[in-house]
Amino acid sequence: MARPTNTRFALAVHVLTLLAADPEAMHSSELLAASTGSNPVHVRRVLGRLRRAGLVRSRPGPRGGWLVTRPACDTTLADVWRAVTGDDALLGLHSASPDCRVGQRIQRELVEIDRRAAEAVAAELARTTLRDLVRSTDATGAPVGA
Amino acid sequence: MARPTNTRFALAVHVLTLLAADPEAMHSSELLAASTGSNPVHVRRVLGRLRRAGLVRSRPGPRGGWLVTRPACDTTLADVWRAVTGDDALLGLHSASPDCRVGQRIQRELVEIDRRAAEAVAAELARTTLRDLVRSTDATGAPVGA
DNA sequence: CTCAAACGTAGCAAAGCCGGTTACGAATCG
DNA sequence: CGATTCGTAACCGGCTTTGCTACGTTTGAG
Repeated sequence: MARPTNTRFALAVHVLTLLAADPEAMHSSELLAASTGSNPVHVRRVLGRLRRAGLVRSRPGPRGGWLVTRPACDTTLADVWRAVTGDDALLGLHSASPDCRVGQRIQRELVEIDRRAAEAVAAELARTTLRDLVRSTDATGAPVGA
Repeated sequence: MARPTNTRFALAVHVLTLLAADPEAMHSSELLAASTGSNPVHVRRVLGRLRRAGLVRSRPGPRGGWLVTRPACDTTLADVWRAVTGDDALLGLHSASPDCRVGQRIQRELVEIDRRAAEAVAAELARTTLRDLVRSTDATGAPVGA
């Protein structure tokens, strides 16, 4: 199947924004779950993907938790998207019957179309970094102006 | 929920390519189902969306079936995408807790991000018309629906 | 007018995915 | 050692998609 419904990208962006707003501090999955209206296990599952992609680090134990691994301006939303979705088809594909020649060609066309659409999304997402999000969501009273 | 798994876009493109390759002929949902490896009810459900969007017409009764409503060069894949997905979120959204101010701002940012990504996909899909697909899948002139 | 073909749609079932929850082991710090 | 937190498995309920049957409705043929 193509792209199951999920809110993982949104959750990942939300959590990363929180982490990037305070890059030195450890954040526990319980805290992050409370902030995002989710639960600790789900947060750890999603952040596990980001860790595998090298976007965050984690440490168990007391004073453990999660940290971003690099400056907020170096992580784009395209990185986040790739980390959480992998190679899933964006638009959805179907399986044409192998005995229909036209169907097979349409199939190949659809794979191409899906690839181009995914590239378009990645290009658009690459225009926004975590730093942009931290700045536009900073509620601490710090100057927001460019 | 955001974007449930589905293969409707692929099915719609497949069927429309078949219809557009033979714009004068009526195609029954049974024939189209056989060509796409699906079943007549599902085909009618998906084509119902395309009919509501004005992309196809249908007629019951003997010699009934489905027809495209306009030249293949006038229907882009963006039209098809809009017809089958409506206003569903492309990347997926989540529901931040209303008592978290930062969460609310991130939420608004995510809506914007999703909108821009959807626009990027639409722009990419708008570059391909049904005519392009008919031409690239009709090289040999093989009979439709065999 | 009657009949058969085809649509339109409801309803049900199987399958799959998502997210919440509990549970438990592993790692880490005090 | 003991408490804290991650890592992950297992299970569940709920939702969506898709296939299938069924039945009423529309339409054309004779």
